[in-house]
Amino acid sequence: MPRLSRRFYLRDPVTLARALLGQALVRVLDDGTRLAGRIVETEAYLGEIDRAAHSYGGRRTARNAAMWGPAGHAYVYFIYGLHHCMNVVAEGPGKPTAVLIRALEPLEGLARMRAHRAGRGPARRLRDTDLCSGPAKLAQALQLDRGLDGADLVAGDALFLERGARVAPGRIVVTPRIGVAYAGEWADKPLRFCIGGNPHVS
DNA sequence: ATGACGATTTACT
DNA sequence: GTAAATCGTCATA
Repeated sequence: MPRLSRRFYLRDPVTLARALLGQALVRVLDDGTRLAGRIVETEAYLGEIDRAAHSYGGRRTARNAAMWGPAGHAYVYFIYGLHHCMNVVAEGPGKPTAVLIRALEPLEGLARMRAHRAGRGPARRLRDTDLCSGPAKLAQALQLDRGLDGADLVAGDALFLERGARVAPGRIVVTPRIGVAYAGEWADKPLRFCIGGNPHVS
């Protein structure tokens, strides 16, 4: 499958969040193992005006530097002392908007994903729907961490996106974002996008 | 130097 | 449904 080009990412975050549904996120490990999943859930973060965004109010720090950079790069951050989450940077540079990837339908390398996810807890076998059904789960399954923060999804070899089957607009379910109750009126805005009925959504 | 806080997940009552 | 886990980051001093 062809890789998505820079042009694909050069759009506003809402349009990009919708367009990312159905595309394949691919992670190539250091040993060459290929892991892949179909994007089934995303959230748009609108930058300086968006109280839920890390770049709210023009906040620009070492952590969120990638958000301020060019479109088509990854923004990977560490949260709650134990989890990582991955975003795709939109627009930019200078417009700190991004799309959080919240869930994948696993496509390739499920055994390896399962091994990564089984790190803690009992050795019971996880169901396919438990592998990537959440932003920190998919980061763990694909071994995404701060080492991949800022990675170029267009030119890099370890992390990129490939063209998938188009998702009809009518199949997209829109809801408020998860986990941003602190964001006042921004907590209620319809900025979360899912493929309706997909069992791999968080 | 210190303190409060997460764009979450998991286990347990 | 509630709470613990767990620490980098950032604002305040």
